[in-house]
Amino acid sequence: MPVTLRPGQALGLWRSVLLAQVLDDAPDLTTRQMAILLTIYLDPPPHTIRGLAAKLSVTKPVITRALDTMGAMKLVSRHRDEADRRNVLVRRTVEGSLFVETIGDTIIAKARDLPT
Amino acid sequence: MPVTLRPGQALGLWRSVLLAQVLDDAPDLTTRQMAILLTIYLDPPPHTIRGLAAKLSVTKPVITRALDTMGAMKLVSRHRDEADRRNVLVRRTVEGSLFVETIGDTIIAKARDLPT
DNA sequence: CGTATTCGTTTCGGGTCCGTATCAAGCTAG
DNA sequence: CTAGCTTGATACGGACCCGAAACGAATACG
Repeated sequence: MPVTLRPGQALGLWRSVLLAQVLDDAPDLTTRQMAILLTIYLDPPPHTIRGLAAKLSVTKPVITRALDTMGAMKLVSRHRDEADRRNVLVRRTVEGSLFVETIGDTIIAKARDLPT
Repeated sequence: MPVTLRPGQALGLWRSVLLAQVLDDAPDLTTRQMAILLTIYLDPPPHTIRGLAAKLSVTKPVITRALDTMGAMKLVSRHRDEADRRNVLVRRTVEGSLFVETIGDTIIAKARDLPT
């Protein structure tokens, strides 16, 4: 059973979730950072810099810098791959799981309250 | 009939729409810019700088700069209020309507293709 | 071995955004 | 007419992001 939205509903949902993020005290992540974060939390591991860059069609420095920022926020963590020490494996954190979960809750709540 | 989403669906929808924006050639708008744009296109006019700043709980320079950027992209336009020439009225544009409509289409498409 | 290749990071110059404070123009009331 | 308020724009210093290129470390391969 597909999820069916009318144009006004789709845009209204989008806006109310964005608005919740703007009103929140938490510093906004950029569109790219958010896409990276959700990829890490929704796609199965392992996640490498190169793999993330390919999935989003961005350059590697974009991933490195995004991980710097989100790492400082404790939303993700980095670890050397002991099997091939050139690789860096990106892992989830407790704080990041909570953060992503909260976003999901917001989307669900705003979708539920959508005018019919 | 409310729109019901499960956590995985909500986050998957959010990610796929963000991903579509990242992959698109169009330069990403910031979270705030997008929230401002959708407010202009979803809420009834007239829209003033002060009013938008209050609705989003941000300072006026944030609105001014966002309108500078989005104005350069032709997504919105500014006009003096002839009744009270201190005010600036923000109006929609044809390009902006198209842009917003495209976003709505993307959301609807991604929602339809969501796994059950 | 030693040379190539791969991986992630860093550097560079340039651009945008932020919050605070300040500004000029326009309105309003005494 | 003028003092005071409102409105939106601007200046400033600091922070972040971008793409391209160069970099060191680790691995692959002849």
